[in-house]
Amino acid sequence: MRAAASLTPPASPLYLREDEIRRGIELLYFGYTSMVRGADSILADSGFGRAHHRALYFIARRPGLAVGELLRLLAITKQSLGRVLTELQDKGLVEQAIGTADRRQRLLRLTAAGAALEAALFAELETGMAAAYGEAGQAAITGFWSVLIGLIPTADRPLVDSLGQRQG
Amino acid sequence: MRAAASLTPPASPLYLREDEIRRGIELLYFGYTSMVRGADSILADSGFGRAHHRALYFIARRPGLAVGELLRLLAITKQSLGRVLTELQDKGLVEQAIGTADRRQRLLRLTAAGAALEAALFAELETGMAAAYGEAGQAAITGFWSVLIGLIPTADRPLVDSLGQRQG
DNA sequence: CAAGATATGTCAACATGACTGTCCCAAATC
DNA sequence: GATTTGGGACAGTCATGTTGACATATCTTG
Repeated sequence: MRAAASLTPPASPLYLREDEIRRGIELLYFGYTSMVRGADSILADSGFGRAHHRALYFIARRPGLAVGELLRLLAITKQSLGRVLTELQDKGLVEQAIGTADRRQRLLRLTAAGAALEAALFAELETGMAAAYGEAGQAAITGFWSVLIGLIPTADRPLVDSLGQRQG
Repeated sequence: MRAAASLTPPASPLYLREDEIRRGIELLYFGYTSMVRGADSILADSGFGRAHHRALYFIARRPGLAVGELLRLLAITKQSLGRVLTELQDKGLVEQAIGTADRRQRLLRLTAAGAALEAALFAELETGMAAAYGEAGQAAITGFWSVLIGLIPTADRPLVDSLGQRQG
């Protein structure tokens, strides 16, 4: 009976749990949107949107990423990504190379211009994230990570983990 | 010079810090998208999208919320919200009442049908969030919250805090 | 009380970034 | 040789955001 939440709160364990869950939902929403919104003005100046930012970010994170891997990270369709990548290539921010092990693959890298834009975008996110880390402290950072990992379906975790691995 | 990150990692403090920042950015992205994606199938069945979900969520959280407050929470334009609210009202999930203190205000509430849909959507988010909380433990939850709060511009924090306050 | 500010609603036009469905080519694999 | 996989492209659609202008009711203030 969640309807009881709109009456006088009974302070039952169930009520407290719902409130803790809702607090997490809200903070995750506001934290995420605050983070991404910070980069919007830089993107607007360059004539790109958030979709371009996400692609630039992951290509910067894993230079030589194949198109298929990026597709799995972003969890969007090939068509949606195709448009974004085409624009980034046309404007000279991303370049492709043919895969060495598998010549069907197109390995993505940032050009110097792409790296410069990504660096500016990253600097913007970094400012906010570093401030939040600093306010919260090291123990909080660990907790922050571990709750977020728990939100990711176990099937997707290896993909996310792979981003943090040392390059070959 | 962030370009050094693409060479052999020097394991300097600066490098480690960038990696910690990037890990936070990524986990926040994947955690947030994992959370919201969980509700998509329920939304699709009802013929609504994520924008409707966000409106339902906040109206459920603060029954009697005025349109202007919802506008500030969502940080979108009046026109965008107007379309969403019209649809929710036309389908009988949300109803309006004229404000008592200020008769210009339209105070929003969920109907029984709206509360039922919101409960189903909440249950979906709750499953994921409760599992993540359980995996991570109480100390981690506190850290999770404090980093997220740190990401929110200080000017916006009172608005976010107000969601967790007891109703009048 | 008149004037201005505020809360809300609405119109038209448009941009972004997703989607589906279909088709194609080249390269790898069976 | 046949099938699968990685990548690309076309057309059309939808959801959700934007700007700018304008209207109405109500509250606040000089």
